[in-house]
Amino acid sequence: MSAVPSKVEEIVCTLRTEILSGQYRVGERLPSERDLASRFESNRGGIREVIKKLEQLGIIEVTPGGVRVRPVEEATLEVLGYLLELGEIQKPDLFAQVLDVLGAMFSLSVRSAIDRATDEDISEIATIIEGLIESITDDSVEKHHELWMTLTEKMIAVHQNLVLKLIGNGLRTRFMAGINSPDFEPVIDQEAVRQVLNDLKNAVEEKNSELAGRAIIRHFDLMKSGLVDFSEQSADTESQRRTGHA
Amino acid sequence: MSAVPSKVEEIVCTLRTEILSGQYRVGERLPSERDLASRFESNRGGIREVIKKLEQLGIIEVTPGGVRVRPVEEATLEVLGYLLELGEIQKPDLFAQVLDVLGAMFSLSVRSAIDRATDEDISEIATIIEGLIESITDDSVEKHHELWMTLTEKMIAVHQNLVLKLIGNGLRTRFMAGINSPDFEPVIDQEAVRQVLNDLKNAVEEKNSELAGRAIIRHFDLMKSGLVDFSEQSADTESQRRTGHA
DNA sequence: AGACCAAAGTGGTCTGACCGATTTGGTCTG
DNA sequence: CAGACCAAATCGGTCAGACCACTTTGGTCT
Repeated sequence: MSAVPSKVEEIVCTLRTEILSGQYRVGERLPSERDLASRFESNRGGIREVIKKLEQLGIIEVTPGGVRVRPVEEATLEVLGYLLELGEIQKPDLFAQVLDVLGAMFSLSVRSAIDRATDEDISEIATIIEGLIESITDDSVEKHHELWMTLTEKMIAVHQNLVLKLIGNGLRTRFMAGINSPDFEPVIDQEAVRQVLNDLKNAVEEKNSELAGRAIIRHFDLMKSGLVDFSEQSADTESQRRTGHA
Repeated sequence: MSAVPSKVEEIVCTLRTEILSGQYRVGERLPSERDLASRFESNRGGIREVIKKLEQLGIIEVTPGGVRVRPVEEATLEVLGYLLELGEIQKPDLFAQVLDVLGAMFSLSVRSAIDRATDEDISEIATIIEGLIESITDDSVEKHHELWMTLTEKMIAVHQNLVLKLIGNGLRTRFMAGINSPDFEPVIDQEAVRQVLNDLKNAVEEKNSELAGRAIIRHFDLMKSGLVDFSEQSADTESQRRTGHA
């Protein structure tokens, strides 16, 4: 991706945000190509390129007669990242839903990897998990996330499930970008996480895919419970902001 | 979607198939916009619209200097359906991978639904599962699939997990189209399927989400084992075709 | 209220132009 | 013969304008 977004990309971003934030109702027509060209001081050809990208995302439907907005539930997985980026106006509980799905995905991933792993693979995976445990001790969030990415890539290299990879493309990168933001600090019981990771490591070394899968689920459940606490905190903070208190 | 595909859509389909079937190597440049316009007897503006759609799919990267092919592993989930449609040239074991992921998704879906369902929801879900069991007795594949769609929609209506919905958009519709094709006849132990569905129904009625989740996994494992048998059969058939035998 | 119809407006497709960035191929040098 | 250099060719990005078939809109009539 080029460093400087093209004019078409900038317009894509603006319209996508407008659509996903609900500025247009489902079924409503977007302004015409000529109107959009005028608004963005662009040309009809460029606007048509923009519309093709939004159509491919699944959030609009193009027909002679006009371009209409489709329900976000019928879009592609790619819109998820953009929804998450909308921050405060995101759908209720979207993060929790992402965590549920991530947990199921990782659980399947670790089970598939263990079922196909060589002893060398097992050793490598266990080493990465040890690093995760250490990063809790070192209180290094950045390293923790880095190692989750490494673990993800290692497991995919072992089981080579393309479907998991493709779902991960639309899920993990945007989501990890979200949880890496400085505003996101869920309250998580670090000791419980350490215990779960230890259980995961043991299950991996014993080549027990069922136990490993369960440990992953427990891990994501912990993140979810921390998210609930975090949402309540941020809801409080938001309420304070509205009443003008620090 | 209009009944008659536009010229742009036809070109999108042709180039997407060429790219996904490996006609271009990763990193290789596509023919230029002007060359493609000439090949398809079209115009550069239309070709640029085509390229924007392929870019949004994640299978090409557009920069000044040329359009290059990206690895399919880095694409969006949407390409999965097109890969499945490629039939014989599909990636080895792709169907099995889809089934693994579908199983995990459905398992999470049924667990999430049970955890949030009212008694009325539970009753409706159980009724749908009873219909699934009956469709095995009636040997009605079409009704069976129809009811799976109904069950899917009902569970989504209950748990309202947007992420599952979006993944399902890119996974289920194309996949179901695939398994509805007359060429696809996996050998499945119908009695075992009936038993699993019965267990699922009981788990639903008892509001036991763990058991229900396991029943779903067992169901998809059965489909997977049937797929393996089917792949071996179709591999044999393919071998016979190549040697010129009926 | 419903039918009808002309006008206006929509997207689909096309031609041609210009510009900045990248690639290509030839030439020269060590 | 490899590497550097550079001009030409080619690439994608953006633009203006035209024409056509289809859809929407608004006025008129019954």
